[in-house]
Amino acid sequence: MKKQDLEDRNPSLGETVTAGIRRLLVEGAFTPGQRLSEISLCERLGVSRNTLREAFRTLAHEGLVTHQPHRGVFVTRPDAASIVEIYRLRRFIECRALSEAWPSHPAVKEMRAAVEEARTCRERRDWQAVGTANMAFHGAIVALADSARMNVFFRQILAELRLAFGLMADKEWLHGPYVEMNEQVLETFEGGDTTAAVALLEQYLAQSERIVLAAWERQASL
Amino acid sequence: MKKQDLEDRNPSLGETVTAGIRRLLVEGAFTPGQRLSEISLCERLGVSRNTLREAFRTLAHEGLVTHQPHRGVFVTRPDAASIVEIYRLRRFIECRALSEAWPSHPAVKEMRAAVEEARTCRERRDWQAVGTANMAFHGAIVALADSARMNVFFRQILAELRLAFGLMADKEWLHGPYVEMNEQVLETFEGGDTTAAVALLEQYLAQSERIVLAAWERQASL
DNA sequence: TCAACGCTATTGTTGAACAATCGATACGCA
DNA sequence: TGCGTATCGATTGTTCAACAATAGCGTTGA
Repeated sequence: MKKQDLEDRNPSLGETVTAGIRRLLVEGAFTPGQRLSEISLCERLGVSRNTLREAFRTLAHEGLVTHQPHRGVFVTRPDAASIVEIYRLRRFIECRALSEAWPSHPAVKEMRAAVEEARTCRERRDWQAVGTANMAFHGAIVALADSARMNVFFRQILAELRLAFGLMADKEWLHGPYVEMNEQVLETFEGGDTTAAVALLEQYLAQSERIVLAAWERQASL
Repeated sequence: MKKQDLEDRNPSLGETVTAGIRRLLVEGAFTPGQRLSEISLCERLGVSRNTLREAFRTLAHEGLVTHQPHRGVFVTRPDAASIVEIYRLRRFIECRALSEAWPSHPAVKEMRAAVEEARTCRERRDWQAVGTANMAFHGAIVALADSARMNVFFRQILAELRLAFGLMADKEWLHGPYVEMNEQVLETFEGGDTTAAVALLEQYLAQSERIVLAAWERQASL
């Protein structure tokens, strides 16, 4: 008997709600630290409290919201330590995945598609979508390692990082420069120089960390 | 009133149930592939269906059970590919954590404690407890890397791996040899030869993978 | 001022109810 | 007999209403 992937088209209501709130979160519809009231949210989404609470449980497991017993769930407020930790994990995971990748791995096509998508969205100046495409690019890098569990874990920490992006005002500066950087990594890798591609990737991640941390410091002082 | 830390132990009923089922799962109280009926389980645990379903959601997220819409939740049946993937991740994560570890990291004490615990339990021929101590040892190795998110992820894949252990009859052969191996890794590391410790660890993980895979093949043919 | 008290809004948990779906059984037809 | 199909029962999906438990807040009283 073959087990179907999670591709399976059966979006139960609970999963739909979870995905909906997740999108609201990473798109910055809520402010970090904000409390999410069960009553107001389940009215707004048109679902029952039980269903909403199931969604909260999942999101709390993913780290996007924080559950405090008898107080409620709050949008996770990323701290500087979390940002540093996540970037450390990203360098660890992404660089390893890229350095050991099979050059004609199917995920390379996903990387290319993400670069194209990012370029298109940048022309529309839709920075939200550029950010999504950027996430897809780095997710594809991790997919090179062919580990379903690692893919899930990585998507999770990227979503958490994106909460921090929500704190930043200038989305163009946040996402814009990485369109070229990603493409450069991809072309270096496709050109066969894996070592150089990894070095570029590591350098870009370090730069991104500096930018995000600086922005975090700015808003923390408000 | 002073604000408590998030350490605060407030095990809600749902979390208690989740932990209880998790323990039953890793201790092999259920057989892989078995369906967990909501009605019978919530009677057995004395909780309502809603609470039980919250627990199921969490466990499904951890990979210990598999949710099939409108059919129920089933104890995840590990396949050979999962075992291979998990060991690949273990080598990746544990070896890196150990190789970059600070020699006097607090987690080293945890490693030592786990080794002692394993030895004690082996004398009692309590192989279940030896397995738990073994998991604690490897969890401590990962803790050397000081990444809370990685710690959670690693505990999760170890729990999933332990489902596969449940398929094996001879627990002594499964856990017994690793008491010495773990101690050897620890002492080599404490002796200052990190490179050699990592090499030992990698070798032991490879051996463990062979044993578990062989056992899996045997039971798969039944 | 401040401590103790009780109030209120919210979360935690339950049980029942109904809808939706899966799997199996029984039926009809060639 | 063999096979497709209608039907049925059991289980899951979801909602609702109710009550318990708790945190935060305001009031009272010295």
